[in-house]
Amino acid sequence: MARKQGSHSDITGPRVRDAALRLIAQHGYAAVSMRQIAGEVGMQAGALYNYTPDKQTLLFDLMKDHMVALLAALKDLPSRTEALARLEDFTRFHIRFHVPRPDQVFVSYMELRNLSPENFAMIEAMRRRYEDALEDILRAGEAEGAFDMKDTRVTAMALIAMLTGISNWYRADGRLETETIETIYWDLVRKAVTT
Amino acid sequence: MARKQGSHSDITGPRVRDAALRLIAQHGYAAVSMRQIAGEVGMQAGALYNYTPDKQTLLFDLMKDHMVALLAALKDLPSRTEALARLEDFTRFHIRFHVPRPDQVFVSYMELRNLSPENFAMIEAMRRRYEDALEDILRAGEAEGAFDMKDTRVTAMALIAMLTGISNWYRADGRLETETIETIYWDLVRKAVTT
DNA sequence: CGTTTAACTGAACGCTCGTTCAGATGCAAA
DNA sequence: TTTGCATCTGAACGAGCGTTCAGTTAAACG
Repeated sequence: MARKQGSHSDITGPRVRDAALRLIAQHGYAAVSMRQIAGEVGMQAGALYNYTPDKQTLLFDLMKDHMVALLAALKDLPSRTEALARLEDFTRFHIRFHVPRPDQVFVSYMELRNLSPENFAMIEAMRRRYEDALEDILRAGEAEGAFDMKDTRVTAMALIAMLTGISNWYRADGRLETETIETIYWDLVRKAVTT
Repeated sequence: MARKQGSHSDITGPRVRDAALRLIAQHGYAAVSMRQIAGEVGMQAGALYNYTPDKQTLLFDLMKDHMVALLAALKDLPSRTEALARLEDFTRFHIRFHVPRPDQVFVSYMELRNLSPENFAMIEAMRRRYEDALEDILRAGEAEGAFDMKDTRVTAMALIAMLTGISNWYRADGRLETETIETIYWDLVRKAVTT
């Protein structure tokens, strides 16, 4: 029964990754079996190995793609000059990027433990670059005299944790629009760091 | 070889829970086997069932005890009258309680998915009580005219996420003392919500 | 000192796991 | 129409899983 109509590698590959992402976000990497993922796509477990060398690499690729997309999108942000404007851009960008991707956020922040040491190091390095981008803005604001905080590094971590925490309570059918959430959080961020 | 010297239920019970907590925090609930936990304590897997009816209950008890201890400690906070003072007490309390318990924080925030529906509901209800305590303070501050924010519920969630995020980067042998961390975060919290 | 019993061992239960692979299948090229 | 090959099936591999339980051990009790 192999090679049904319209069942090609170009289509099955993404379907495998989508199913893996959703299942891992829901139940966790260790709790999801290759058979479950295959079943979600409508195939046998063995066929998954046409699309990934092993389960670990499947997880790593999901997390890597998320981080690559995040850093690429960040790079495309129009870089304004004033630190306050840059911070607002960063804040709104973070929310706009993460809110529509709850599964990626879940996996990227909860499955770090299940990465092999080498894979963990690569993901961690990308996360670090993202954190550094925020810290740069905070330092620039301090130099301008527009911002004032006790510790730029810790403040960067604090702000990212606050923003990413949205995924803990946000529901697409909830009472708040993304735009409203941006306004609420930008208000908090701005007040927290400005002089 | 059963019943070695000094090996009684009063001692083994806590050792089982300590081992389970550390291992689950490190590798995740689904990735840790009963045999691993038993091995850490120096016994066979079957003997664990003298101390827990099953693996799920072991996880639930770890999370329940953490939340019970958190809510009990919160209750013992001397309740001052001014909202600003209450918010400072809450902020410093949260940090002081969570920083020395990184494993409990990890487990309580990452293993919610692995709780049975009934157990999840119980933990979630306790978390809700904690969040409500903070929201009460924010509302009181608004009524006083001392605080100003767009949405008290969302702000409460944002602040808790920010504070709990400390566990993502804090290391006991790092450059910062708990007292210093309290100062940094209280500065952020206060500025974010005051008028 | 003999008996009881809490605490534990070690083996077993049925099941699921990640992964491999020979063989089946059907589209595309020749 | 025949051939080649990408794709998938279905079975199998050894290993480990949570849990149960009859039997062993040694501390505590009468």
